Amino acid sequence: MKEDRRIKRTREKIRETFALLIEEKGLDAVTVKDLTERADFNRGTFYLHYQDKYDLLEKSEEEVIRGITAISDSIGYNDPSSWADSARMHPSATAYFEFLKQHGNFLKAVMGPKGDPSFQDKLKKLMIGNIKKAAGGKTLPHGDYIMAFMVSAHLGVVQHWLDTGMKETPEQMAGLLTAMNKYGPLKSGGLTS
Amino acid sequence: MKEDRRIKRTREKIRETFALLIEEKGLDAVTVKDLTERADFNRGTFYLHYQDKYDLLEKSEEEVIRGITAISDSIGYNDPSSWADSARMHPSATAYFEFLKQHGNFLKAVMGPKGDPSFQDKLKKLMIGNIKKAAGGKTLPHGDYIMAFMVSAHLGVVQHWLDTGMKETPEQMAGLLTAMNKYGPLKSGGLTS
DNA sequence: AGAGTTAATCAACACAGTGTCTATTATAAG
DNA sequence: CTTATAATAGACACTGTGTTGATTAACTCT
Repeated sequence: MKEDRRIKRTREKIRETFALLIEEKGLDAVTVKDLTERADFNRGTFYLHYQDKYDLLEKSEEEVIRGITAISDSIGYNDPSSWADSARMHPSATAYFEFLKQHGNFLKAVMGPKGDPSFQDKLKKLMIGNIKKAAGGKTLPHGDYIMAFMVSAHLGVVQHWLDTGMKETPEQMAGLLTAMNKYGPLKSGGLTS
Repeated sequence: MKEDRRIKRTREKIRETFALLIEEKGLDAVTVKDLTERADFNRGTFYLHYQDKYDLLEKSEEEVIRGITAISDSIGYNDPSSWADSARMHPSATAYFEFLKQHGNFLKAVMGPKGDPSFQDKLKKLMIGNIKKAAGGKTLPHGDYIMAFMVSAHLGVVQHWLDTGMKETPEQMAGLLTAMNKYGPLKSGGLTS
């Protein structure tokens, strides 16, 4: 008794159309009616799979979150004092960007200006959690602000990458990010010496 | 024929309650019915002032945007090569934080996880526009990514400040931000030398 | 303080989308 | 081919929307 092909087909179509519609009219404005009409199946069918729009959103987001968590776990948590070591950070960062690229469509929509702000919040909390694990109990003065700064900066870069059609390779993005981390944006822009 | 006090009172109550409800149940879930019941006036009255929820949102956001633009204009646009000069940047940054504090309630709601992602997008575009004006046509390799990095980082810091109840003074925040800008988050955290 | 103006109220309206249901048809698994 | 179950189609009550018309209340200005 494997999983019915019909289910897989329907769910895939739902999620695909969902990303499309978020991009098109914004998450708020997407209705179940819209979605099912566009994907060309009965409205009732939607409710066979998800409770409502937010349930669909939730489950789609969680899939991504779980993927990221899996990468974090497989990479391990490096002590913050090693973060400036690009040779070590680079491969890890590449793995993340490769994963993001796989989910590019959905992420572009949900992290875009018409997307779901709570998803970014979830990602930030996840990243901060990872940093804290890596730090192993050590804290810094203004540590929370430094983390907010870093984490937001990274997400901003990812957003811009997604928004501009992921033209750079994951490797390039990883390099860019580690450089900006190490030297600060001003210096890596050549604005200070 | 000055402006009717009733109008001012109603609009203020609307906006105040709006921020409250966004915080409480999220922008998506806020209904005009909610809003007017909570603010204790007739639902029809709302439509005397705004077309719908999004019109209200739009106009509230624009007020803030205009305020920020005004500050930018009065401060002028410094060449990026001077941004590491904390003595010069500090007072400007302070002015911004003071303004943000005035609109703290609304901003906390609208920039929070249940807020409006398009507002952050507007702010980012505004900030990037300012940077470009200041740069006066000069560009950098990966300039767009560097700007995305910086602008997002700054907004992230602001968000965290709002979210934690604006405990630091505008001056302190300005200092923190300029430091992280200059040295990069790692260095200002003491993680590299 | 009083006349005129206009904001706010109240009730009613058709309309959109929701989430649930039942009976029926179509498609997949074994 | 049989059995199970996913998808369809239509109907249901419900909630919130945005507009309207008639009435009441509050403000402005002289």
